[in-house]
Order: sequence, then structure tokens, then C-alpha cells
Amino acid sequence: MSNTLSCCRIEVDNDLIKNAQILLDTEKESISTKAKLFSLLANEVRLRIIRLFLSYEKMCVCDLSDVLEMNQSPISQHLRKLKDAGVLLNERDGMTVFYFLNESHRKNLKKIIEG
Amino acid sequence: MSNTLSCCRIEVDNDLIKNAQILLDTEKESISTKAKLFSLLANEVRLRIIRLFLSYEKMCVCDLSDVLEMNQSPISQHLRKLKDAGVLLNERDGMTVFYFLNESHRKNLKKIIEG
DNA sequence: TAAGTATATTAGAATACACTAATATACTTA
DNA sequence: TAAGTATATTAGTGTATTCTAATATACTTA
Repeated sequence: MSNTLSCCRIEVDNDLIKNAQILLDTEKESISTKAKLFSLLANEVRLRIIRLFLSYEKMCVCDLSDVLEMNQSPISQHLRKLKDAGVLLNERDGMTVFYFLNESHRKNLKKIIEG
Repeated sequence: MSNTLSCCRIEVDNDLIKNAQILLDTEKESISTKAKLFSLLANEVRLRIIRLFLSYEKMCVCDLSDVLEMNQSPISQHLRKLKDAGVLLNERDGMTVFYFLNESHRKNLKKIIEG
């Protein structure tokens, strides 16, 4: 429906429409990236996890499982998503895997989540 | 699984776990509210719509339909969600319904979305 | 090396989401 | 009042999400 107006109103502001499209197109990548971040933050469990890492340096899967009172499996699954998105990093110490914030995201996450 | 630890590690930091739970409990409402806002922003169409209203004062359903090159129905459905959440307001002028930002949300939305 | 522990992965079920297509509603104007 | 326009709503479909349950993997220690 590229060139079809969705209604027949006379006083269409074609400039508005064109400019608005240009605006969105300019920020296309940025908007898409942000939507992906927001969809991570849209889940309460993940939001809690990220909130924790804003205050606590590192936690293992067990810690999170205990704090959030959830089974280990869904915790691991959420951590995977956060890690895949680059929000969290992890490191293994023996049997324990510690997760922590990717520091390059801290400032932005604080801005978005806090306050 | 309230009182059951999820693993048998000896060096559990029970204070950490208790404090983390208190932290989350303190911010419970706030986190829940934010997750709901993020789930609105997690959809690209809605994120684009909100981005538009940060720059354009008001637009009608038709405008948005034309700018986003989408049918009127899904646009209306997204607008409904945004309105239900209090992010947008609307007003009717004859046949046309104009939507616009609820100004009490502008600052926060700018902070979250921009930059 | 065998048994045990922490974490990861997978399949499957229940639910939520976002579109299309059809229809309803609200308003305008001939 | 009838016909037309803008918007809203609804049912239905395909897809995505998030959990549970089961199992796999990686590491430790007796």
C-alpha cells in the first residue's frame, strides 16, 4: 500500500507525512535496536535480574534462582537471552557460572530503568 | 519453593539473597509498572508511533496509517493500547480523531527513547 | 573412575501477541 | 434521510513467549 492514502480526506498534509517518514527512516536502525532492548526489559523476571545487577556486581544462577524463587531452568533461559543480547556476560568458576553486567550497557540501562 | 535453596552450595551468601529480595520487594510496584511500559515500547510499530508524537504534536489515525504504511485496523489497535496505558490521549474533531502525547509522560518517554 | 552438583538445553503445553478480514459505530453532507 | 468517510471493534489465524519436565553437559571430589 505504498502510494495509496488510507483515507480520502482533502486536507492531507503531504509534507507532514513525507517528513514523518523521513524522520522514522533516519532513525530506523536505532528504533529497531531499541525495540529489541525493550522486549528484553518487558519481561518482569528479566527486568528484576537486570535491576539486581545494577546493585550487585555478580551473581550465579543459583543465587538468582533463590532470590527470584524460581526454578533454575527458566532463570538459565532468561540469562541466555540477556547474554545473547550482550547485556550480560558470564564467567565460570569451577561448577559455578557467574553472570554480571556488560559495563558498556550500565549507563544506558540505569537511565532507562532507574528513576 | 519459598524456603528451598535451589542448590546445595556451602558458601551461600544468605545476606545477599535476603537483601536482594528486599531490594526487589521495595521496588516491586515500580518494576511491574516499568515492565508494562517496556512491553508497549517493545513493539516496533508502537515505538514508531511514540517517536512520532515526540516530534509532531498531533496526528490522526489516517496520518499514522499513511506514514507507517499500514492498514487502519492495526493502527487503531495499537493506539488503543497506548491510550489505555495513558501514554496517549485523543480528541475528536468531526470525523477525525486526533491522538497526542499525554504530556505527563513526555519527559520520561524522551529519557527512555531518545539518545 | 564413579557419583554428585551446577548449569544448559530441549520438547511440549499454555498463553499472549499482532495481523487480516469483516463489520460496527460516529459523524458529515448531499 | 441516505450515502459516504473515518475510526473502532471483533473473530480468527499464525507466530512468539514463557513456563515445566526431562535430559544433557561440565565440572568436582570421593
